[in-house]
Amino acid sequence: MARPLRHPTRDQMELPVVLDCLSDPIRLAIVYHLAQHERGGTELCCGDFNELSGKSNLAYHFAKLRDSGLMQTRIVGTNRLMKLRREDMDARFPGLIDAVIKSAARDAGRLQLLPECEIADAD
Amino acid sequence: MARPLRHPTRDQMELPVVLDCLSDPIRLAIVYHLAQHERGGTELCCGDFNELSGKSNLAYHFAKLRDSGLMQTRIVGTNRLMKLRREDMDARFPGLIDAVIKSAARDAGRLQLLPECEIADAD
DNA sequence: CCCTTTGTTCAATGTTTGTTGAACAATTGA
DNA sequence: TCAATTGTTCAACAAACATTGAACAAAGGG
Repeated sequence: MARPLRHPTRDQMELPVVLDCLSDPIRLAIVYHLAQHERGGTELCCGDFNELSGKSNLAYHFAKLRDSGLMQTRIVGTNRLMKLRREDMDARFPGLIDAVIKSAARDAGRLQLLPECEIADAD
Repeated sequence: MARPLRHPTRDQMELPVVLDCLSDPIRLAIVYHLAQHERGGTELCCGDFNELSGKSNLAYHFAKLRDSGLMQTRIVGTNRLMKLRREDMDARFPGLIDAVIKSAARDAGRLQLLPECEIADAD
């Protein structure tokens, strides 16, 4: 479980790739919850998203999110701790993440951001 | 050439659908150019985008943009005049279009927004 | 009335995508 | 050392997507 885990640099991030990442409901839900935990610097691990889909499918989406530059993963023991790359995103695509997260929050009902919300207790 | 041309209402617009629309390079280029011509209320017709792809492929992308709510089309003679649904988008997803357009503008080079730019003379 | 212009629709194609389960890899704890 | 936990990788599959050319439809100009 110790692979390179390559993350793109800021200027390797591409707008269409990022938008495509955010356009998938599962990935949007992941990003949304990462965003809800970024104040405080909390990192989430893969298991925190198990309500969204199966493990292998989540791994697939995590990889896309990492490749796009939206999130960063670091390995701690058998866990992957993940967080939004907020500063890089804001530098590269100013206002984008904020607009997406806010719109997602307003639509939290119709976008089923979590079937059984057990993460959103951290507030 | 006189079909219903259904446009979604504001609350029929879905965030993932809009983001998916914007994630395609051709559609992003279309939206970008519509945005460049919105001040002044200029409308563009299909032919203005012929450099981007073939006609039937463009018709496909136009339909997706219409269905998502990003743009409005009205029929005038044999032409389709198109414009961004800026107010509706801003009401439904505040800040999103601005952030996307600004990022696209900054990346105008790497996103090939138009092979031969003949539209961008209108300024 | 015919021909041109403008743009859509349809069918066909190849590619990409999301999803699944099974197998695998690495770390932790007993 | 053995088993459990955590998560990835692989192969397989169906569904969705972008692209193309040919056929079609509507309006305008001679």
